[in-house]
Amino acid sequence: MPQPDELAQPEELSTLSKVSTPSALRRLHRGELPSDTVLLARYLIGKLLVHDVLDGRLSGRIVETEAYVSDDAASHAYRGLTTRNRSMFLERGHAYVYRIYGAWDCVNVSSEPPGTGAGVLLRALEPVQGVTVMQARRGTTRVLDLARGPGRLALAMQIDRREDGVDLCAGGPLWLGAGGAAAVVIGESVRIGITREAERRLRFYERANPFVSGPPRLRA
DNA sequence: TATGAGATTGGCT
DNA sequence: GCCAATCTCATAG
Repeated sequence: MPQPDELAQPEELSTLSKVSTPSALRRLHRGELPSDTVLLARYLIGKLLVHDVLDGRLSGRIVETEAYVSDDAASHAYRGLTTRNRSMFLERGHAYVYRIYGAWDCVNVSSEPPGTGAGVLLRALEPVQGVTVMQARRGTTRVLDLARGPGRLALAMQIDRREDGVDLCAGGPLWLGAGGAAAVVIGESVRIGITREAERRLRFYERANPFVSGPPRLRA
């Protein structure tokens, strides 16, 4: 028997009151994005990821990111340009979507100047709009679990490798947004699920937000 | 050319 | 807690 807070809520009540009304939503332009990967990873916490699809608008508040900097052995771009990672070398604000473990797609935002391979992995969202569509795609009614984790996030947001290389700042259906003024308390930790460069504290998240992934000590 | 590991998740023990 | 699913790349032969 699901608990009340796990059940689907009406669209207008699904944001835990942390996000401003949709009317305040606006697109981020590239000039607002920090070029530096770590600064971008921090900057994106509290911003919105929006995907306008046939079923309507899907959006979520970004609550967890990881930085994959240049000269980082954990980064897909560490050994140079390949067909898979080429989007990491684009100008900041492009999507890098890759498949992991043969099963799940993960979404990154490219960073650094063109030609430098780096990016910010989006690890978790707090769903804002299109919750019922996300529930159908994810096969669960648990709003907390819809986009908690990078593979879940991509599935909920209807993002797959077709979006690889898309410019998130070009006025297209997949974009980055900002809502009203909401104070964000950012925590940092080591990154999740990697072995190389495991000691670097390049994961950022909104403190105490229940939509953040990872064990409790990495969410506090 | 073959094989193993990886920025994960869901289902089962 | 363990394990399979199954794609891309690095490394070995």
